[in-house]
Amino acid sequence: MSDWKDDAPIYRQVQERVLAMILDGELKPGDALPSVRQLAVDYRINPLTVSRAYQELDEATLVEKRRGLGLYVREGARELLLAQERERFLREEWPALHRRIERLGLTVRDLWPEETARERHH
Amino acid sequence: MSDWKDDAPIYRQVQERVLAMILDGELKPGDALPSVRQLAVDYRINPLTVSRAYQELDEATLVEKRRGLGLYVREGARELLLAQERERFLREEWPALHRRIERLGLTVRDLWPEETARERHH
Amino acid sequence: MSDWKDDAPIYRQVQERVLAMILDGELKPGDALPSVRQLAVDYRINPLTVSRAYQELDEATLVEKRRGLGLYVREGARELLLAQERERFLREEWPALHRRIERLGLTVRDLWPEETARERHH
Amino acid sequence: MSDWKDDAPIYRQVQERVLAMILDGELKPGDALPSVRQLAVDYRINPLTVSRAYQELDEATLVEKRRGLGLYVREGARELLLAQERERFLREEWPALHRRIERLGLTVRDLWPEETARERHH
DNA sequence: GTGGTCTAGACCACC
DNA sequence: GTGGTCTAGACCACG
Repeated sequence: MSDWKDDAPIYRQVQERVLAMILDGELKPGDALPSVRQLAVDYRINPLTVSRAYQELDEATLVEKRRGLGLYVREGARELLLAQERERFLREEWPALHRRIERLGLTVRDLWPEETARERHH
Repeated sequence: MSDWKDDAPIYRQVQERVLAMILDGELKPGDALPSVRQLAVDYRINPLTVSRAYQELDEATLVEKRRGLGLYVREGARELLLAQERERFLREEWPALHRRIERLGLTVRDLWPEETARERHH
Repeated sequence: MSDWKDDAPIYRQVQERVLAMILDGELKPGDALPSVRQLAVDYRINPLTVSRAYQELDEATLVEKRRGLGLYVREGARELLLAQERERFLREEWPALHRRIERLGLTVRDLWPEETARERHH
Repeated sequence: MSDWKDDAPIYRQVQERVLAMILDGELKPGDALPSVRQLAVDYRINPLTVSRAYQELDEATLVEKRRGLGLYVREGARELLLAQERERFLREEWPALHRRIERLGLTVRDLWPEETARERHH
């Protein structure tokens, strides 16, 4: 388990994994996150790196610290995350992406073959 | 004119702008690229940074150096660029992007309202 | 009842509450402190944490242990506490605080609207 | 220059110093912050520690990064900081502090001898 | 056991 | 030169 892409900082990739687990419902409100040390061992990275990843999750109020116990997923974390990310994606990333896709001459059908096929059956 | 995003290197952002101009047909084969110095002044960045941006365009055979004159867009640059970028995008970026979009609960219709509407009229 | 601030140790926050009760006269000399177990249940924290909080009160001669009975507020506890805390506050905390308040551009009137108003009537 | 209080993390104390410099006008918009490495040498602490301190200043939009150049105080940083801190102080710190001061039997005059004297001359 | 902080030393990309 | 990231190893307070 050390399939890190080199272009993104590891701590951010760790973050992404945790976020994905929350989005996918693998981590539910009240669940404990894997401990800093455990994750560090599992992924064979430095505890500090995990720590940094976790810190931002706390700042984003997705997770709450229980002193001496660990980090726990907050109530409503998934919904908050979904809303935040959705908004950010549509506002910050999609416009440029959309433009780029159009410039490349790609169409919806190239990217979503199944869905557009389904659409056509309407 | 200094709306740089801090997450991408400036030299790459300069590159993107030039590439976009080629894709959009604003720069055609035989046209000269803006001079390093000019671009540096316009964008208020270090000429070295522009140089670096241009260098890679040369290596990708999209432009050619004419000694003492500057850089010129090569014949077939647009087509080459299109093919390259298209392939790279579909292979490297789209899969992850697609997954992310699905996780956010976004659908084709959220992203391409016009196009999917058009589809429905078929 | 679990409105803990995460920046201060819980055991100290428990302590503060007890001290406040003594200062406010809710707990008078001879009164028994709530039992460790009771407090632990009420606040839903570890008895060890309560213990630790109480221990320091004992060391500061504010309460006395009666074996098998529990902890009791000592004679003169309030006066002792008042003098100690007052002195400590003025010496250790106020100078820095004062500086900070001034830097924020806050004045006595922002903080004590009633009292300064009363002053003016003299 | 290593008068660190042991109770607050060093990186936060570094932060405080920089914030104080902004509040006091020693650092004005457009000014560069001391470089991470320089500060580390001056204060004889680890560059990483300085880095952490600076990172939060960036996140609070008090400072902007110029790639390869360093960190610069943003336009309006002082005003933003003042407003933020003032609000936070009055909302989060003052109420508890006020209560504590009253419990200690301290009055405005104990804390602001000069100002209340001036008031009385009204 | 938990997370938080710090150090020393290293390597990276960028300007 | 700048900041950003990572590691290995240490020590702390807290529960």
